[in-house]
Amino acid sequence: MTSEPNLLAVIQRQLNELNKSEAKVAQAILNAPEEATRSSIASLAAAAGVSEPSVNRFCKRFGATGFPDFKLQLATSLASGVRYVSRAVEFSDDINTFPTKLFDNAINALMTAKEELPLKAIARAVDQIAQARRVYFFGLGTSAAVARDAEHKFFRFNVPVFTHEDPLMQRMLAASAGVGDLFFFISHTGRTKVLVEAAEIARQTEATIVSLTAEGSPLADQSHCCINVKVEEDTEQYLPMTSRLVQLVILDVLAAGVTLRRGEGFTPHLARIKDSLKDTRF
Amino acid sequence: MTSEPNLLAVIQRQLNELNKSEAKVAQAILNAPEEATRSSIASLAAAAGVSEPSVNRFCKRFGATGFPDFKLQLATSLASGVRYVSRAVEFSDDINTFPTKLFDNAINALMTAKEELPLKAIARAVDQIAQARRVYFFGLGTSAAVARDAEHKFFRFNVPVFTHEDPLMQRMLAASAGVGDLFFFISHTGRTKVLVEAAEIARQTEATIVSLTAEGSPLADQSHCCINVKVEEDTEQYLPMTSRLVQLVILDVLAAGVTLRRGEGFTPHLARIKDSLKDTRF
DNA sequence: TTGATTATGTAGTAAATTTACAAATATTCA
DNA sequence: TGAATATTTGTAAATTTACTACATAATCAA
Repeated sequence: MTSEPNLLAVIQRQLNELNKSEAKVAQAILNAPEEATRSSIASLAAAAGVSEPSVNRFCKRFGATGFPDFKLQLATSLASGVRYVSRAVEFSDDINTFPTKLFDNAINALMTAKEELPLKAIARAVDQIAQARRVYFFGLGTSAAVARDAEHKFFRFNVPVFTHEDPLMQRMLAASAGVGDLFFFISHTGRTKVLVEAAEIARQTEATIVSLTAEGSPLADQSHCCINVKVEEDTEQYLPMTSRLVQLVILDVLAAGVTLRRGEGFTPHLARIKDSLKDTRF
Repeated sequence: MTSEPNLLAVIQRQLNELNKSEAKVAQAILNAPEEATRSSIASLAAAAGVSEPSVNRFCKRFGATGFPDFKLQLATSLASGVRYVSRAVEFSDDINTFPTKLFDNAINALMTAKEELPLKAIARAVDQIAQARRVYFFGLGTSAAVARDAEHKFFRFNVPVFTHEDPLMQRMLAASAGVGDLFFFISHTGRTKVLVEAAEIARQTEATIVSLTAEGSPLADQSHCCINVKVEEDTEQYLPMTSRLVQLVILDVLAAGVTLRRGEGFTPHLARIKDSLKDTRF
């Protein structure tokens, strides 16, 4: 029904789940997407080194009714402006190329995340935040900034929110938690020792533990509710860039969810907070 | 060769210069452009009430090599023509709709920003950061989280970076600045009093002032170099969501720019910092 | 009206795409 | 390991689609 916003990203993502000839077709398309939109099934098959029906099967696998339909989707996807999949910045790049690459990567990450949003977990997290008496946002490193952002946002909902970047404070607060307390852990890897330890400590109390982290990670294991963010990012080699953007938008989603739960009656409260900031501006 | 930015407009414009059957084809396409991209030459001919060769001739008249090529151009034109529709979250939204809306808004903001990146200002800011002896990232509110993120990122480049959320600290540091100090101010509106005041104080020293803020704002006026972010956002009614995402990506761009200036010799340094974090993970 | 010109459609042809099926390859389980 | 099974891939034929050549119809100028 809805045409894929970024077909190339989808192809790239599924690359290792394809069988040999399909992978060849995928590679041929990724190598020259524009050309693929203009070529016939025969020439694409030749370029990929497979038979024509293999190309056809490839197209159907990606939701198209056939080759022409696939070409159409591909062309549409290319026209939407976001070019290649994950484009690493190289030392040969200059001011005209690397900013675009970084933006494209960011856009791609959000598009991908949007496709596979864990709506159930999000809905559950909204419930739990809405019911919480106190919410603690904990993160370290890059995720500390995300936690700080979340604090600002959620503060406006009349929920007492706290952030602490200091692992010792995090541990102490975790230890003294009780019913109605909600600990929201943010971590790209879900493997940061001190954060996982804080989660373990909190887990032994009556507090609720929600995490925004990688599936199956030690941190996720400690959580009552884990919002799983799938962002392919080479954190070993580069700094986490795109993952934190996705985290931020998911926190926006949670904030919006809480607002919606509060209903329209809550808007005057938000307006009051807005007003309080008026005099701080020129 | 270059595909027309808006094929439908071109067709519309030439409508009266077409002969009867071509006009019928034109009308059929204008009535249902999306459908036209999906139909065969036979069905489009039937829809227009003309013969198949008439459709073919129509396509050639508009610069296409044939019907399939025309469909491709039309699809491309439609895809790029779909303009941004700001989709505000409403109280009638549910879990299936509002997360997608928020993601769409975020994606759109980044796409728009990408289109009009102030490359000159970015290049200049990269120069200045690369030359700076010390860099201070100052922001308040939501922008404080962005500043914090920037601190984390730039710290890895062996530049002494500092962030302070406390306006008093910001003023004091601004007052005692000298040559080689760079103040990087982050603000969506560029009108936050205490921040502008800090900038004014810094301006009276030998320090360099760079800002990531709105064009023509009081903060921009105080800056040697202003990176102008154009994000249409109703900050009066909603919280700033998309603007901070754009800010973050622009800071990524600046960080990447500084790394590129350092050249490949710098990568071992980054690897050492990575290594130092190894033991903090499970 | 008539001849010339242009526009449109018919029918056949070539090309491209899809389907059905068979061969080849990989996988499973004894 | 090796037969049984499932999966993948290619071949060839069928079908759909698009294009070309040509004939007919409409339009226009004198």
